[in-house]
Amino acid sequence: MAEPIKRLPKLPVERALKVIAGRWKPVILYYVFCGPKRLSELKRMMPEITQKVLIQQLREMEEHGLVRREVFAEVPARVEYTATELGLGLEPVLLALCQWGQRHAEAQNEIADIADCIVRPRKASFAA
Amino acid sequence: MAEPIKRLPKLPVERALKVIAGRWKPVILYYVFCGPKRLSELKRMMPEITQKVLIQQLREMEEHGLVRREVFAEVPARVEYTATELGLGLEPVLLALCQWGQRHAEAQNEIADIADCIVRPRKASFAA
DNA sequence: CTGTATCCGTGCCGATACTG
DNA sequence: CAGTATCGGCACGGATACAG
Repeated sequence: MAEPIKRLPKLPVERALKVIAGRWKPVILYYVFCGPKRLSELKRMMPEITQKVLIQQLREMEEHGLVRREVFAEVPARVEYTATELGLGLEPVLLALCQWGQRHAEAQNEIADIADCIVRPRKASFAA
Repeated sequence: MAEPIKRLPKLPVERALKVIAGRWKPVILYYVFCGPKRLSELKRMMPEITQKVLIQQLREMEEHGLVRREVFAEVPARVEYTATELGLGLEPVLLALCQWGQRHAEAQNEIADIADCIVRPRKASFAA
């Protein structure tokens, strides 16, 4: 019991992939990059994800230093998830992935679909 | 039955991740980027990977248009795997992932480990 | 509102043996 | 040399119910 603290891969690329490749992580990061988000907000923004899984993914990203979890001792307990410096460093990387994904979608077959453009320039750093 | 031809995700980032995130894909790409490689070569270069899995990964990457498989009708049958244009477009992306992985390794805990530097500049485009 | 506990399908990967 | 067939483990994610 009590997580043996899963070791990350030694090779940098694999390490990076391991850390971002969760089913919902890119999307979560997309929102969190725009500013601190509460759990309930994230839930509303991604209606398809289960709460359990959402928290799971957040926990992992926290453990990997991508996001920071802050609890505010208020009346209705409030919790905010914020991107760390390390996490923000993923913006260009995710952007690159996104762009290549576009190229791939076009080259491969169907239309570009939802231009999701994961990362918007670091402006308006608080809630959308 | 008969592969429903697994749909790739609609969102570009997820699509890209899905395509690269195989257990051995980054490493395989690393070698293939340096020039066409035979199956036996790849096996020798990555002693840890199973032949079945190696072929599996190659098949998927072929299906996704990252590598091209060429059979040469020679006496001892020869097969070469080469990176496609689309595949080569991943070099900068993998490089970005690699670099961020380094930062992460340092920031997180242990030393930089094996500086794996997945992608080397497009030179010496044939066998190492 | 935020979070935990349980159960379970499925996908990915590995080991091993066999074939043209 | 290049490839297929089989079997099985295990992590991941999803559904659902419950708790502080």
